[in-house]
Amino acid sequence: MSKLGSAPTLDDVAKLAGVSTATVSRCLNNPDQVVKATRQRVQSAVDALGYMPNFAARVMAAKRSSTIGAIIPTMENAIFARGLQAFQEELHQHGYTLLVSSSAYKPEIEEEQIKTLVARGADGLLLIGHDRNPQIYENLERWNIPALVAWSYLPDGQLPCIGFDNRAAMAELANRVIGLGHRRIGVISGISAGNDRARLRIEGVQDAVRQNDLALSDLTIIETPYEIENGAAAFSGLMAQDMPPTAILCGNDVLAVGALHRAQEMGLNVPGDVSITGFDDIELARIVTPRLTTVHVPHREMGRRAASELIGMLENQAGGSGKRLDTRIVERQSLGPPADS
Amino acid sequence: MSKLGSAPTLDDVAKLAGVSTATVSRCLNNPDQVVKATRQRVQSAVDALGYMPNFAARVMAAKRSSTIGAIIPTMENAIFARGLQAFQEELHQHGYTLLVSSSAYKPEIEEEQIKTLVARGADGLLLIGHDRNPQIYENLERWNIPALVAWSYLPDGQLPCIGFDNRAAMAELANRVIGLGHRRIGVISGISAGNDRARLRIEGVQDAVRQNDLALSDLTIIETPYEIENGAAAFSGLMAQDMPPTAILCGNDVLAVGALHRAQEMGLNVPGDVSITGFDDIELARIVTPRLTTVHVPHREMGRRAASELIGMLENQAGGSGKRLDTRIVERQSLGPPADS
DNA sequence: ATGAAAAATGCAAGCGCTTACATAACGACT
DNA sequence: AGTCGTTATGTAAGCGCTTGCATTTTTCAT
Repeated sequence: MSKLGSAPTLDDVAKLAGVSTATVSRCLNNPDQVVKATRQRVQSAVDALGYMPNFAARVMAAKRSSTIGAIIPTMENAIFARGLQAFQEELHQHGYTLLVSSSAYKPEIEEEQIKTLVARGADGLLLIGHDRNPQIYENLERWNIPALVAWSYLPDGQLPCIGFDNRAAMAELANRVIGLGHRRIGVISGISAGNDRARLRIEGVQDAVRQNDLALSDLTIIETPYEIENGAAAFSGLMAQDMPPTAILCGNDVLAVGALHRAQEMGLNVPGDVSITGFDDIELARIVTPRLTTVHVPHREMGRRAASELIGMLENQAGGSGKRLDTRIVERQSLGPPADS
Repeated sequence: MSKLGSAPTLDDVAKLAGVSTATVSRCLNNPDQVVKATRQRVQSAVDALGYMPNFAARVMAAKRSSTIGAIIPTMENAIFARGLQAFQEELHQHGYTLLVSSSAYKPEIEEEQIKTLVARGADGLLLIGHDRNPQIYENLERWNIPALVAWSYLPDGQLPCIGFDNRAAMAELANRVIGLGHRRIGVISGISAGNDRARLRIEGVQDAVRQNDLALSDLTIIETPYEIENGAAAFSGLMAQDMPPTAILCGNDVLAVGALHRAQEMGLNVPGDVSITGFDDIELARIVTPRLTTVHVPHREMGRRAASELIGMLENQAGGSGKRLDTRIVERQSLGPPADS
């Protein structure tokens, strides 16, 4: 046994089992290359010592880590939770481990986290959305690290992507809202700078407004970080206007829940007095009262597909193809016709 | 520059800067040991190459990773989110990185995750709760890895801990409920096997029942995994009894929200027809209608203190002392007197 | 039995970094 | 100018593992 008070090494196991370190290594990684008797002897040595291979050493020697890194904008709410869960389940099935970190929606933190993850030996990366410093894409290429974008589908992105058409999805919802008779529309969006999902969702609303020949002046857009309180504050702002909107489209469910909450505090009936919609269809959307009408995103499928795509890129050295997934509107209780129609 | 399509190494930087690798290493880790002119030369080489130190190599050579591992029971809801956030902020301030993984409340997965984290070079570990295979404590000692328990304070735990008295906190709440006149009480608990927090909270209710001379037969306890749907199902079960409880104490806010939701689906008024309480005071508790009466846990303080305690254990090789934090009942809207009183 | 192919094992060279130790460079005093 | 104490830098030995290649053992057809 090696120095006391420190984990046993391959060498310790090899000595105990009376074989070379190479054999022990093979026992652990390619058991079928080792004859059964030896394998058992090694196994008992491993058990006896409570041996665990040192990951850093393994990564160095093998020059791969079987680890995938993911940088998501936030862990504070459940937006990415379900998709990431599916992503990780699929990875696990193929023998990969997931390392997650969050960027707090800040580009410079994302950049740092990417470097950290690469330095930690990530074999591949999952990124959310397309908007980022081009330098990052260059580095990824230079380091030869395969990466995949999720949560946003763009046919001509820098990287292969598995996602949905944020713009079209939001336009569809906005069309539905306008179709119900709403004319004055409010939008509570996330900060669009450096966030293509937020930006495209806004553009989707604008598309619908134009298509229906509404005045752009009837559209009020507020951008605010994705937090419940901010949704509430933005709602207050929107309703304080001379002619407040009759429908408010929120950039995601979190903002919508904030708006909903504030509406109730103000004694407003939803959707009687004002309609509110979300985006993402996270669990919360079904729990609040009234239940939120929102855009359903196939989180689990997206996560699963992203994983297999990325693994494909890793193992076949291939380019990766990308895939657009479909969203659909989930009609629940928070959207109705305007009061004065 | 090294082989194309692969990250640059210390050697590349050293050559470009015309110094030895040792000097480059010192520039990065102990800049004040290097004279300014050299330092600048090295810095430009680093910038020019986009160099990032290889973490695995660094860990191997330095025999420490400045990484702390945390294994939490779940990431699927926000129970641990706020505390962990504070934990990680504090770690970050001291130059440590946090690696998180989740055990899905399964002891065997937790055990595996601990090994994984240690194999990955974690210098220290944060664990949730005390109940686990004693073997784990032995291994931690054998490997010489400092570990700290949070979310549960036990004066005589195996490991130093930063947490609160789950039993007393729940007893206090139960006393309050009984004080309001409730006699038939339901408990929707998490699975208590291998989960001291769940177990102690149940015991807390039992303590209060005994103290107030209620019959133990008036207490119905259901154990179910911590998920919203399970809270709802358990609520149905409880209310289907001959003499349904007038107050239901839930093991945490997630279960309580599920119960609340089901109550509404059943057309029951909370707290008019039945009272429901939670535990933890996560964000959700303030968002649901009616707002949840629950036990407030000082998550952020717990996270922060856990971090500094653990860092202390790491850097002073000291034992770590532990600390009991206070909880308090947050009276909101979901608890009232029983209907028939 | 015998030899050649196949299977199992051992040997040893790194992987990219840190760090004790050795050496060189620099000043500040006689 | 010569000496010594500092300070800056270089040298090289690993850290624990994987893996190509060399070597030994087994297997099996003849």
